[in-house]
Amino acid sequence: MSTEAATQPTPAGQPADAVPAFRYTATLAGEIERRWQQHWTEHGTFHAPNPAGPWGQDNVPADKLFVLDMFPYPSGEGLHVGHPLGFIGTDVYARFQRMCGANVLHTMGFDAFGLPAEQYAVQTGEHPRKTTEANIIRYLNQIRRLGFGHDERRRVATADVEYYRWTQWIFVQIFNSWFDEAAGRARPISELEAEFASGARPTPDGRPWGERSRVEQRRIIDRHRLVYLSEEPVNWCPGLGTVLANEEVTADGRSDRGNFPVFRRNLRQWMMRITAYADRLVDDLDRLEWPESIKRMQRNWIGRSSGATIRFPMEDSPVQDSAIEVFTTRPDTVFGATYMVLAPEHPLVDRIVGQHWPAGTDVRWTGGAASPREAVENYRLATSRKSELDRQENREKTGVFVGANAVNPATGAAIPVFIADYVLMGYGTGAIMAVPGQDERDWEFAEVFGLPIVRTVQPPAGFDGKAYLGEGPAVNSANDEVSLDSLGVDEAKERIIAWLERNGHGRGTVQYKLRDWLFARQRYWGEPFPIVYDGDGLPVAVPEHLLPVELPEIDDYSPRTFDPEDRDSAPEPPLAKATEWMSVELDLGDGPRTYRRDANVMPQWAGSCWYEIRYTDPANHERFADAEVERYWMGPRPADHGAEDPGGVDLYVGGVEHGVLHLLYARFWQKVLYDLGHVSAEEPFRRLFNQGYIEAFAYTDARGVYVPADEVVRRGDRYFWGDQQVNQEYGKMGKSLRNSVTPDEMCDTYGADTFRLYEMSMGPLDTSRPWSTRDVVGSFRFLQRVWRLAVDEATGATRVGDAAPDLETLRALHRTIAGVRDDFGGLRHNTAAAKLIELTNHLTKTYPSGAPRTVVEPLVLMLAPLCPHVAEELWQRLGHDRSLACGPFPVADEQYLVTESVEYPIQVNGKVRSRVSVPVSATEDELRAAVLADEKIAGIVDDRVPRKVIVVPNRLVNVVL
RNA sequence: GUCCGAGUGGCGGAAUGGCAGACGCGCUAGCUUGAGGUGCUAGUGCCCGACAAGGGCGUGGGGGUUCAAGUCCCCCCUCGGACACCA
Repeated sequence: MSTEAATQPTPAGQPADAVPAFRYTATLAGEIERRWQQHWTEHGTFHAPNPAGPWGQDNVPADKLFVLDMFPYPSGEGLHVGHPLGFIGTDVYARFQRMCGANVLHTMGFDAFGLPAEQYAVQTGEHPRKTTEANIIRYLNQIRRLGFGHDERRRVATADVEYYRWTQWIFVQIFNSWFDEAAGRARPISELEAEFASGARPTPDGRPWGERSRVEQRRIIDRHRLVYLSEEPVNWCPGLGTVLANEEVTADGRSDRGNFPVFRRNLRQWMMRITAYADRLVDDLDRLEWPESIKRMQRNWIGRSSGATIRFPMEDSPVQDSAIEVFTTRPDTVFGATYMVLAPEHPLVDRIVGQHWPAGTDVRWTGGAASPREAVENYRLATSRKSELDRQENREKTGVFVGANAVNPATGAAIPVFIADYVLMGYGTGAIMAVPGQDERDWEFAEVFGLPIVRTVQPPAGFDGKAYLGEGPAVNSANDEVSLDSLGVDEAKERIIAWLERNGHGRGTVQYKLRDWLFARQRYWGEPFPIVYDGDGLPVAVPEHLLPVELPEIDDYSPRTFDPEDRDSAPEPPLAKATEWMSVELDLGDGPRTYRRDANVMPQWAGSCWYEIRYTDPANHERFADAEVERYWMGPRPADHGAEDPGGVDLYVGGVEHGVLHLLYARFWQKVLYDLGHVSAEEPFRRLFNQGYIEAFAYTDARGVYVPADEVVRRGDRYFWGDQQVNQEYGKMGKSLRNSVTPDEMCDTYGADTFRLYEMSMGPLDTSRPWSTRDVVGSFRFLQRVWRLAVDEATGATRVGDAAPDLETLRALHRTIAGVRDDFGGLRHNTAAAKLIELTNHLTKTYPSGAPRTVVEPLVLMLAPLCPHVAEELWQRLGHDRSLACGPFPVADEQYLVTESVEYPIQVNGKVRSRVSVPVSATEDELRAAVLADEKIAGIVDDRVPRKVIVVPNRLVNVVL
């Protein structure tokens, strides 16, 4: 009997009697972890009080900290060990700060609207809400085991009606506002209307406001809103019945999904006027504690460049307004503009195209066509057939002459006008003045078409290149009224802009790459627009008391699809099928009327634009967040030095993949809400940290098929799966590479504390690195050692001693405290863990049969942020009846950070040759004397006289011979 | 092509311009065990030397600054990422 029982393996794979009864095993870790997780939940340990509202508390600590993870999309695939890396990192930081006395807000919600649930619904008919909720539960079950100190009361999901009600409310605020260029901020649209009505602001065409019809007034107002309807070129895919993002279109112009043709065409879409905020979005980056790389990505994305717009009139043009307007960052080179180029689809092309080729037209310019119009049509057709890939890979310059000339306003010369696909309609004015002397693309084009090249900036003597883009004195740049010759680039720009403005040829301007935000999606699983259309087809915001506009129930979640080649079809989103819902009777102040709803939904970005604000006050049914609560958690800090604090979350952690869009959109919404007085913070995320990724090795067999990575063994420097030799690769963890390891497996084998510790020990939080299951055991052994310091493995009794620690141990302890505090504070959890291991190893060696309580207790406290369960357990076993979640975190005692003697490494000519110990109080001369008296050093120095002896206090001494 | 980031033992990684390789894995030897290892102890950058003493070399490559360079500067190579005809 007993023998049989003894061979029953425990879950950790050990015979039950092979290990001491109270050893820290996976089984024991599991028990401890469950017990403490339950304790935290029951005691609301991580409930952060608010200054007001349902969780309000008097005298909330002024010392607060809002720590935020980028919330996850609850995918059906489940988690692998790479997913929680950032979450563990923030949890360690949050726990550390909480132990230091801060009121810490840390929670996790879900980005719950999204395409996968909807696609699954289209296939199966299963409601996306059901799938999403099931995934959330599964997700929570997986992360709950990891012991995060989240305030679970604050959990939100963007698809909750109570949440998206406020997403819609914010949309309405944005809809009901306009950007006052003069003030540089958003204002309520009612103020604009009042300005028009009173005459304070002139109407676009000067006709008095009061003389206009209601519809006319509305059209003018609507053109100013921060959310507006506009005809925009989009990727329309009739076969799928939806508009696609650029990333969803393949290189040969078909849909990524389904391989249907995609047409570029104009459709009426909801847009958000993010471009109005371009300057502030760029400028305020300087006030943020973000990685420089992300700031740079945002700056590049916004793409602000300053220069001038210049008008080039057409030669002999009967039409006054057919001047070509260009944007250039180099107005100083205008004297070198020897031809012009319009984008093929530029609307002006049809107006200016010549009847016949002018006499003597270069054959290269005609594209072999009989007339300019034919050439233009042929070229446009060829361009539209060219795929994106073609355009990117085949960059030989092509184009055709439109059979007409423009006049360079600086030189008065007639210059030919071309169309070419290297000029894009989507940037600037869709037209350029070509200055081959100072622009590489223009130079190439000029070479192909035999166009004149004039240098207007003198290249330096040795320059043997083609176009010269650099700095230098202007040349060939003078007319009767203005001369730029010999001026530097900046000065020349200034002078020519002044001249252009004086003569009405142009003006200084700023351009952005940033486009307005296409905000509508023809899908089901998203926030419905809180917009209805009246009898005139004008959009009207649904008033606040009628929110939320709930998603209607429908049977078929797919949009209407069309013949794949039917390019003239128009989208009919799934919501359009809910015919009863689409038509609604409302009283918006002028009696009950019938309105038509908007069938679009918002893009997935919408919900993530403001969730951090909702975290502060998620139970508020009156407002999206109470003003006092929002100010407490996110308000600007009093400026102590430097730039004014913009406010926002104290620490935001997530992957770089959201470096541009999500962060830009969220900043935009925040700024609108700030302008309208709804929030106190100008920026949503004061400090941003990008965590790296955990990657993993994967293995392919001879056919290139992935084999299960956990079954591959290494022999020498080759890898085998069974008898087959396989090839090692490296990449993201996932099902497709068959190299996933789940956090559940790790919790089963070692426990959550070991898993957390290992992830934090692997390396710095912001770099990517390979997962190695084999290495996890190191963290496990460490926790076993810590456990043994305090608990007798055989009896389970506490074994710390009350004797005072020796001086060396005290010094080690306080050095560790100082270092670990620094490391946790700077998110260097890997080096913090290393320091704790060092201290533990020191104690194990120094006190093999029980270490002093006064050292073990601080060690346990310092371990708590990383391994909270085992730390709580040890803390309790050491006789404390209160959780250590709120600390206090140990503080280093300065007296143990200094020593009475210092051992100096002694270098001779930069190589360490000896060491010398001197009292701390030793003067530099005494140290010098001690060094030269040292036997080894004296032997090397011999009878030479050192040229120099460098003493770096507390570091080293270098004797230079 | 342009702009970023990174290259350190067999592996993951430490190092305010100041003792390169902390800490962990692995490996080697020993202990414990009937056996096994997710237990314990010690050693472990490379080379010469005898497994000593001692010495030499060493942070992708080449140059430079400095008393001193993994760290700063210039050039080059490799890998990773972002953007990509943005006027």
